Amino acid sequence: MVFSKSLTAEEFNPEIIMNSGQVFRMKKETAGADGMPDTYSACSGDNDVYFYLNKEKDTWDFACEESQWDFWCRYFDFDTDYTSYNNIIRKSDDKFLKDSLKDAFGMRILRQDLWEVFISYVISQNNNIPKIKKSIQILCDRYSDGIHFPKADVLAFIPEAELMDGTALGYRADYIKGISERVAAGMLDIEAISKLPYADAMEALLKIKGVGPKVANCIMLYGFHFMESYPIDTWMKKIISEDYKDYNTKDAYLDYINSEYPGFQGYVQQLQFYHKRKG
DNA sequence: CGCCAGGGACAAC
DNA sequence: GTTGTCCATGGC
Repeated sequence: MVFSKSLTAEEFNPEIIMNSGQVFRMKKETAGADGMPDTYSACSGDNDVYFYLNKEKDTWDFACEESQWDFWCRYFDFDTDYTSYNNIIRKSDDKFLKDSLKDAFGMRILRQDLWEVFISYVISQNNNIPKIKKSIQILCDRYSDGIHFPKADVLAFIPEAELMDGTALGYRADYIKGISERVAAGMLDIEAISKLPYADAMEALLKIKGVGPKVANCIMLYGFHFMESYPIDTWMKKIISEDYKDYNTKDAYLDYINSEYPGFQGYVQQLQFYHKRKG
């Protein structure tokens, strides 16, 4: 079944979203040969979708099972009005952020599968994006069908030595095995944590071995969709020191972000991150 | 506190 | 081609 949705360039651009560092397995499937449009794919949990820009109708067309369409609307966060965030940014006098918005037109914060986000961001620590993608794909190939992310009760029973061999996971394999075991045994309920208030969810995440402040913030934003989360990695540190010199401390800078962009700090971060990485 | 862990990307030489 | 640096977290 194909579902059409009218979305402006400002409202949806998969090229921006898939290269923003928030999702590691959204793909461009075809290069648009023979006049065919570029087709993208995503999967989340047991759901799959293909989508492309329909130039005749000027819509984005999403091909998925009829029963999954509601799921995909939620995944792409179509209920959130990003244009209203953009209007606030456009009215601000933050040149770096306004440049970021122009560069990252069509950004959204996805509502991804909690389990996949959790493990993906444990993998992301002390790591770079190409290598993170590689490790995740190897896990999908080896311990699932190559498309869907392996379940906790599968990963829990893989010997650590095997989990390290040829996956480039390194010492993170131990964290992944530990977390998988606890989830599979029902001792760790990620879904329940995601429903806690912000401070409680953050506290619960930081207790988990392999999850520090940076990884916790990423899970809070990309997994739990706490839009007030503002993950700070090395790129963001670079931005703060190079592009926001007026703020002499990190806290002063964060006060500025929190007061000017309440409720969509994570979206602001995503725009800045994309812009800085693109250079 | 400082150091190490595993390993690929990336820049500099 | 080879070398050096980067990277989040936990354990010691």
